[in-house]
Amino acid sequence: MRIATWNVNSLRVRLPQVLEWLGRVPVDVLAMQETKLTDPDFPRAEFEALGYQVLASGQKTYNGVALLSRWAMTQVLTDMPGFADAARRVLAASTGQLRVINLYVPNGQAVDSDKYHYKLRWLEALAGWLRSELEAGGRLVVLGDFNIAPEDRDVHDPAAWVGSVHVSEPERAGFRRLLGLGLSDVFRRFEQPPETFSWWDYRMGAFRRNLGLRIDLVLAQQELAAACTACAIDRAPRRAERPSDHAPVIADFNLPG
DNA sequence: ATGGTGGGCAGCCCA
Repeated sequence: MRIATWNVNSLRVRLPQVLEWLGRVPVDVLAMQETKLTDPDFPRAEFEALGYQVLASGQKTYNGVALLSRWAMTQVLTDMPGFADAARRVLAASTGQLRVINLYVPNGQAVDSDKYHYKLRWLEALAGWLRSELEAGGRLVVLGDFNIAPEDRDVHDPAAWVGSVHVSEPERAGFRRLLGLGLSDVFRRFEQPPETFSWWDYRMGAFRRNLGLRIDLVLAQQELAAACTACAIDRAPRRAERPSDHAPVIADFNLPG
């Protein structure tokens, strides 16, 4: 089975590209972030026509997450238990043989800003929630836009970025805590070309110069991670006219019937 | 050089 994550940065603008991409890359499950649509405005019928079940948790202007799946989705959560947040950043569902958690982690804006401290609190709440999800057992995959580059090799110019938001030590510690719960960053289970990123700033020709970060991630519970057969970032959509600033990340799993 | 570009909704907020 194939699962993917893609920060589409406005599904209203990107819908034709997402539909075209699903035609070329027929994933079983797609987690999207930054849909920027309320649920009544979500283009449900367009995805249903491709054979997907649809879940959306959105809001006007900002944030918004959605899940597409070939299979029914149950046990749906749209918030982290015990963490009240008006921002629509979380969507969890059980589908196929998986428990899927789609995340749009706060950006953090700048180190020591209010938004940065909100990001750190958010990550702390996430660790508590994921601990309980892992204790429940089952094949857990946690994927989305983490807005954290886990290691220096996930950064085009680590020296220029040192201490900045997305790479600061408190953010990375928050991320490592998730791995410590028993999750694996499946991209790193495979040999990858160096300088493989998932996000490039719109400015300064960053994509053309490959000045990017790897911040879109697929984490899997250990047993599920062992069944991962491939993980790759598809840069093709980033080359399109009016692209998202993020590329999709695709992971394949070999699951028993 | 503290800029630049893009999305959304109305002169800024956010990424």
